[in-house]
Amino acid sequence: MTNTCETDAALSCTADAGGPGPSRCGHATTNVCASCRVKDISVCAALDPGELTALSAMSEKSVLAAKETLFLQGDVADAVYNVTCGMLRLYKLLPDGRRQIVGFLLPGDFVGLSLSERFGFSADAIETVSACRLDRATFARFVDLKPHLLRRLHEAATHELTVAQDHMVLLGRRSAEEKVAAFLLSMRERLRRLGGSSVTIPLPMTRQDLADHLGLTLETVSRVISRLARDRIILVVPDGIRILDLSRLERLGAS
Amino acid sequence: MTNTCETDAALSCTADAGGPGPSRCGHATTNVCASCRVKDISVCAALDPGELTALSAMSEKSVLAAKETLFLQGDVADAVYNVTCGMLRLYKLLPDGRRQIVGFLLPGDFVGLSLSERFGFSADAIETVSACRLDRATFARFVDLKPHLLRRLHEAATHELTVAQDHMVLLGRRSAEEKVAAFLLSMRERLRRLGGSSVTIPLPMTRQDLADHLGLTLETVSRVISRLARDRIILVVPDGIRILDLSRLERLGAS
DNA sequence: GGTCGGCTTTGACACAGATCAAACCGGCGG
DNA sequence: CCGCCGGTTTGATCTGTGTCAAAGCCGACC
Repeated sequence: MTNTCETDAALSCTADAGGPGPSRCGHATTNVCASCRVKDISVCAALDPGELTALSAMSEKSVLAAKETLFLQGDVADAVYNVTCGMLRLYKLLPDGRRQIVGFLLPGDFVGLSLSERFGFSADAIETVSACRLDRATFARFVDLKPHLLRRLHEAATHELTVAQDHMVLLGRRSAEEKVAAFLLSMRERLRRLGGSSVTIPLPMTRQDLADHLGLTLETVSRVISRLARDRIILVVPDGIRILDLSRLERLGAS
Repeated sequence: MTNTCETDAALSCTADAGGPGPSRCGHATTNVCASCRVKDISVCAALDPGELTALSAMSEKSVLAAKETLFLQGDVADAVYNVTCGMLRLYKLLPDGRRQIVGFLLPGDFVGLSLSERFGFSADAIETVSACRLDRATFARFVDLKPHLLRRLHEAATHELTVAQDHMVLLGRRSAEEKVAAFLLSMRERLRRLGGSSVTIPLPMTRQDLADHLGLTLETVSRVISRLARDRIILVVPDGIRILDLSRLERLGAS
């Protein structure tokens, strides 16, 4: 199967249309990104090989350095992106600069599927990121021909909505400690699905990013993490956190 | 045009498929519900009359008294509902009883469009509500035949997602006063689109409901409302709030 | 008309988390 | 090797909002 979307050998897309999710990383360790193999058109696992090839053929690879922005809130949404490597933050700003990170994007995730005129949030790279860019008009034309693809898009949007609603509960009704615990658990779950480790959670984002995602300040995030570490529930390692006592963490983050 | 979905003459659905949104109330005053005419299959304004008739024909009217529940989180999602009259709250509960109201449903709104196995939240009536119930399997079969309907569903989901993200900013990064102001403005906007008044906002929900929506306590909500009233920005009227100084309210709720 | 119950308002006080400030740490360039 | 810089940790203090408590309001029902 041909695949126009690749940066280097380690990242080349295997494009096996078999599994229900993204293909698993062969040897993921602390960092998802490092040579993690993720199909470039991941969400479209329901596609048959021909369709996948067609979609791949119209995608165009781009690489972003850390802190580079993919798009800004209000930009004309003329493209759809699929992350293949690295992590991005999606955020909204208030006029006075307060920021809410509405989500983090991991390999396999899509942005811009909403098919709306403009992006409702900004996106930028936390670390080096590679992503496939699909021209919006081309993508829309392709989708129009495939009702079941539209159905999958709808499922994806629906899933995002559920995630967003869970996050509302977190933001509106949970304590700082619960927020951090729940976040770690949800990140663990997402990474596991990507085939990553289930005990070590890479956290390429800063404490400020975490704070802006959880509705806290960076100091509070730091203090909570310190406390969890002191209580031997987690262990802080360079660029990440290792879960020592999963059941106690789950008790804190229970939903 | 026939229409099987009605409770009484005042509520009979006019089902004009012309406009982009729900049909406007002829004489809406303080309360949206009172004899407000809303098409029963509102979101489907893009449908042609034949399709609308077909959808109406498979819908079944139900009326809920205040506090009755439409469905609970986790229930098998075997139906899609369209509200024709009254207000509902959609909420999620934490194991210890803390509640987050993820949204309020107004006439014209749909629930259950996610096409997922189970409901992700509970829904119950704040006041007397009437709604059209569409069997899920029937609805799904109908949607399968109409790709452009699926497209509209996707648009609806996308819009809900945007609303959810805006609410995350509110919950995570705004003060109590800003939360209340922003809520009043957003409710005003929704009611205006339904053809309601732009100065008097009916609030059939309790202070506790407001608090659980905004991530506050009922006392704080009450205090903020009292302060806004003391400052002549709003006027508290029975079952609602009248906006006295829109520009000052907008300054507080600015996003 | 009385009173009962649910909801709201208001006050006094407590506390989780914010703010302010300083020290710390580790990687990188010179 | 040193010093800088961005990010993190930790401490001291402040404050917005939560908690607790009591009184007020109003409609429903006896």
